[in-house]
Amino acid sequence: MPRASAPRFTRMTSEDRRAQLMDVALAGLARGGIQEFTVDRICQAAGVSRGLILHHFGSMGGLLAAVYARLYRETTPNLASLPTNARLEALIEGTFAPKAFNRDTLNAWVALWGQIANTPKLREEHRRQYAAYVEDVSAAIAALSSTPGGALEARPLAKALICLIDGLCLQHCLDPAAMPAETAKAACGAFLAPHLG
Amino acid sequence: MPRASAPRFTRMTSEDRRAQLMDVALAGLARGGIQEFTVDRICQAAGVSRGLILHHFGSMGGLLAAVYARLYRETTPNLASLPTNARLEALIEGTFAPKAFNRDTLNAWVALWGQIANTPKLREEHRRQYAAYVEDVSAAIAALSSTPGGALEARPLAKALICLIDGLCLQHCLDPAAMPAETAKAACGAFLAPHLG
DNA sequence: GCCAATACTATACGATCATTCAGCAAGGAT
DNA sequence: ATCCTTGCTGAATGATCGTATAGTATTGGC
Repeated sequence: MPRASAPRFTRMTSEDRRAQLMDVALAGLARGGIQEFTVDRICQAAGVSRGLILHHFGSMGGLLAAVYARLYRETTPNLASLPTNARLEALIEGTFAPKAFNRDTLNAWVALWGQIANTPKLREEHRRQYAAYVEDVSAAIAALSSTPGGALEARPLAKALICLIDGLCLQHCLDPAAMPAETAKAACGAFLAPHLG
Repeated sequence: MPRASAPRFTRMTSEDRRAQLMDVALAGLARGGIQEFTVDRICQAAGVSRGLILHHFGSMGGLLAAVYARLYRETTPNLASLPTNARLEALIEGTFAPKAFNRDTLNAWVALWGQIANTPKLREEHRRQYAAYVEDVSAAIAALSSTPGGALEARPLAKALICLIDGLCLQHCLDPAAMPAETAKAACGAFLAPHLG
């Protein structure tokens, strides 16, 4: 009767299991910061044994970098599919939508920021994503620039806007009531108004 | 011959020892982030035994809150002693001076941000300091406001400026070359120009 | 129905974590 | 010169950390 009992565990495709572990790790970061990002807690929450993280990600640093990429992809507005003159508004709307602009999600971001300087794989991932982000925002701004030569200003303006957004996110994370989404959106609007038509 | 050997340790006043431990802990945060913030590393670097942190701070959370207060006091420009119409410029100059706007110092800030959500004592300390900070910056802005009724706008403008500053600091910390001090200062100038006389 | 590839388990390992606590010792007060 | 306050030591505790590894079990392809 070797087939009488159910399988002790289920095999997933490598891709699916990686996704599951990233989601569980992300939920931990959102809930309790970097203290929750441990082999024990993640594997227990995912219902798998301790060896699986190493098997799929090589190290905890590898998982952390993968989580960063996943969080970026899930919460950063995708502008590529939109007409260029609609992108800037979509960026602002998407950034401060409840899906992205909430305490838990931002908690995960802040926790990741704190690890970038000390986790080589994560730093690489961040620089790659950040460069693409600046490109996207620059293009969105340039498309709405009032002056023809405004394209020259789009890049520094994009960087400053990104910094403002990051700061607003940080503030909301540390004290949500002190920086609600509407206030944050208004701050971005006031920042951009003088530079656009 | 009980007096032949030198004292095994030197006693400090409680205040001096606390200051030393805060400095050592801060240096660790600046160098290696929150991973360096452990009893063993701090006490070994300070040349004291492991029991001393509990003796002076009650817990690691207590030390972390004290370190936050110390970092704030050491790197945030003190505006109170200046005439009101000189405070805003002093804020910008001081914020982006090498003493405050450098990778190590900002690394400590980012590491602390990552702990605020999960360390009650640190969160209290942050909210207290942040409230005072908003007051100071609001007053500095109001003093230069072009319109008489501009005082009504000073508070949200101050909050937005603080967010921009935080974002610029974060960016410099994660990739110093991508956000030099001059660029950061210019971004603040561009942000404020439309609102001031 | 068997085989081979590999997802997965489970334990062991050495290091490190924060906190506790009983008592030593330094140095100003008397 | 002795006392007393208290800064300080250092070992013990029990939990938890990331990584390594030997081997089991599942599942798709044959």
